[in-house]
Amino acid sequence: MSAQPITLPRPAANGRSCAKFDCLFGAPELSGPSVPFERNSEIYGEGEPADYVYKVIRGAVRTCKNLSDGRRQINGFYFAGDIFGLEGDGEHAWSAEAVVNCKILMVKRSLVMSASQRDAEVGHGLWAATVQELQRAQNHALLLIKSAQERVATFLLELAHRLPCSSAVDLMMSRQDIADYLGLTIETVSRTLTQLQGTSTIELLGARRIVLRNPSVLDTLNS
Amino acid sequence: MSAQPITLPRPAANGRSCAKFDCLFGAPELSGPSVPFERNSEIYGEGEPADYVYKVIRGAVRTCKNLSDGRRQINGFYFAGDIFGLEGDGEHAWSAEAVVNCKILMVKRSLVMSASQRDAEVGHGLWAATVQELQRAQNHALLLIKSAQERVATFLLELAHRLPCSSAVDLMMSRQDIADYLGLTIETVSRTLTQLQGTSTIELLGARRIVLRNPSVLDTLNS
DNA sequence: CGTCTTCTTGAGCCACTTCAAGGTAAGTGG
DNA sequence: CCACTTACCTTGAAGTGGCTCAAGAAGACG
Repeated sequence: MSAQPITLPRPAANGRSCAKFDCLFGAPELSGPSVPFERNSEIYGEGEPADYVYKVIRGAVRTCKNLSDGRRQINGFYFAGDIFGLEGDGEHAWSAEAVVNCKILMVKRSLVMSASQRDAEVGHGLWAATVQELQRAQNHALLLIKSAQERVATFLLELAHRLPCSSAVDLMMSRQDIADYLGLTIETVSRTLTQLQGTSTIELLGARRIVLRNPSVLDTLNS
Repeated sequence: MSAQPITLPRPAANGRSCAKFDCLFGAPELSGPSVPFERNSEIYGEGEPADYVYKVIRGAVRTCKNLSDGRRQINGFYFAGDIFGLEGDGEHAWSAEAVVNCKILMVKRSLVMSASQRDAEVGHGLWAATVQELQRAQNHALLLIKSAQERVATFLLELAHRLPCSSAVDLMMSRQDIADYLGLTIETVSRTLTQLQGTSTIELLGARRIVLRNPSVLDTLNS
């Protein structure tokens, strides 16, 4: 957990991030150390004080909640360039875990808050990041009323959109992660992927690499 | 749609609103007219420019989306004291409709934005309102992975918490509204309510008034 | 009182879950 | 390099919770 020169990662593929807020994370006085987290390790737990705001430098993070009866819901996935851990009050409503080995930038929440008080533009950036998170949450809710095929299609398109362009989508997360994000079982996720492959809509290169052979079919399912 | 003296309504029952942001809506230079909307009339449509921010003075509002195949999702309900219509970019992602006859306060979005630039405290209030909306959206997603009983129980508890205290919860919205909010059909909502009445957990006083006879049972379902 | 809307109830069906078994890939020690 | 282990993924068969279709009951309103 040693401090080190901050090298800003490539911005998210879809360019959703705000320049000034990114700048906040790059500004020398505010940047914290870039910390490695091992696959499946907890970054913070539900109910813990939210003392930091986080940015993914490399890897992938999931935010989730374990329900009393053993079910789990994954609220979202975060990839290189994404910010997570922003909370209204000082307590994390979700826990965060590394999906794969990660490098995470940590910035003191108090610094973010005071900077946004001083600098209206930074404040606006903070607000924009929150609004973006709101839209993601609303789209997630919208996803959860759809059929299994539609959920998987939407998920694949979202990934393809957010991850760096490449011939195949690199999943990183397990079937269980996908299932808990989509509100399905792993069996249904697996069956749906097989089914989409059967119609030549996608092609599975091993379990964790997927080529979108016919995105327009996925778009139709998504709409 | 004539301008009239602004009389601030009683604050939301749960006191979630921010004093300074409320103040924004009460400040003379920012307050717009209080406008009546008839039951089921559209306040704004999906995709329309977001020129205003809204506050419910009296009545109830739903924000919703109509999917291409005729399904509808309701994103949320807003009651006296609640703010809605806040958007990141200048376009409404959801449409808003009056559930019953309403009085709605409209404030120019540009005024809100410029005020939050000038005054850090107002800016913080704007952010807090957005964070609250984010939490609501996340809880909504959490709701949608549960069983019908759990969804209905959570919904009833949320209503009881947000609406002014009274012996019975006054529903205002139709079974179809509830169904579209919970991701169920009207039949399932109706059956679930009947079933909860059968176990003496609730009591139906007509279709739109419900007494929570045993909230602890609902709490158990909610957890 | 009749009409229209909304809500409830019933019966059958289907998409997804559950339970169970087998396959695949990556790592580990001999 | 290969046997063994372990974690993960796929596939099958049966079960079920909520949906669909259909009819009737209860209110709301002129």
